[in-house]
Amino acid sequence: MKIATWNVNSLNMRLERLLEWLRANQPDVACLQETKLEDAKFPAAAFGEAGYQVVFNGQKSYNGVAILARNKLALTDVRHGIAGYDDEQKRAIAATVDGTRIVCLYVPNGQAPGTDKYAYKLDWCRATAAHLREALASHPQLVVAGDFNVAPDDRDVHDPQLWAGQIHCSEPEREAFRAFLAVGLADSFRLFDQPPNTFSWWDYRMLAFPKNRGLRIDHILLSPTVASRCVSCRIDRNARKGQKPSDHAPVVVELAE
DNA sequence: ATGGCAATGTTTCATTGA
Repeated sequence: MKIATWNVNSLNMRLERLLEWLRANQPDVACLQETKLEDAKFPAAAFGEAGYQVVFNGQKSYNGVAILARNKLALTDVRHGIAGYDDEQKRAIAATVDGTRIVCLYVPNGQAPGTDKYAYKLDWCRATAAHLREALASHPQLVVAGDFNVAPDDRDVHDPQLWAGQIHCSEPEREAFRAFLAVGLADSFRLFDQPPNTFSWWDYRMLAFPKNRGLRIDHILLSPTVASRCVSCRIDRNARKGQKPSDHAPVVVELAE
């Protein structure tokens, strides 16, 4: 089973690129973030033609998440948002696909330490970690994929000195990320030897991508039973190239049967 | 190849992202 996550930065703008990527990479499940589409405008038919069923939780202009799963797979128990956390922003959706619980997250950006948005980010992460603890208890086969907007450690930052204490790299954010792991989840990327300076996001400005000045902020976390089946995790840097890319690249894990 | 922000709506600038 192949599972991907990708912040598409507007599904409207990225639909053709995404469909092409699905054709080329053939994931069984894909988690999307920043669809920026209200549910009535979600292009479900286009994905149906491409062989995927879709569930989504969106809003106009901002945020928005979705899970795609191959038509042949059983998709059940769809849940929108974080249980017990009242949130106007559409940042979470979960579903069970072929017996594996898939949670798709778009963690708040946080703007800058000390701001209201930063406080919201940390609060959101606290609530979500508690939710994941319950999810793992009832779903031993758990995959949590998305844009976490946190670079877990300095290996995940092109210039750690430049980013020290900045948004995505501050210690409270890294603590929040470790709290996700403390639930009993593994960062799939670090289950394997990886090339240094592998990132999942590059600023559109200042030639950041050609200079590989990026951050690794998109992650796929796995419960122990799923981690034991995981045979690879890679970031598809090629998807950041060319005309009209998202500023994020997809992360992909492969699981043995 | 990989190129000096992009997407959206409030629209000809402001807001947000990371």
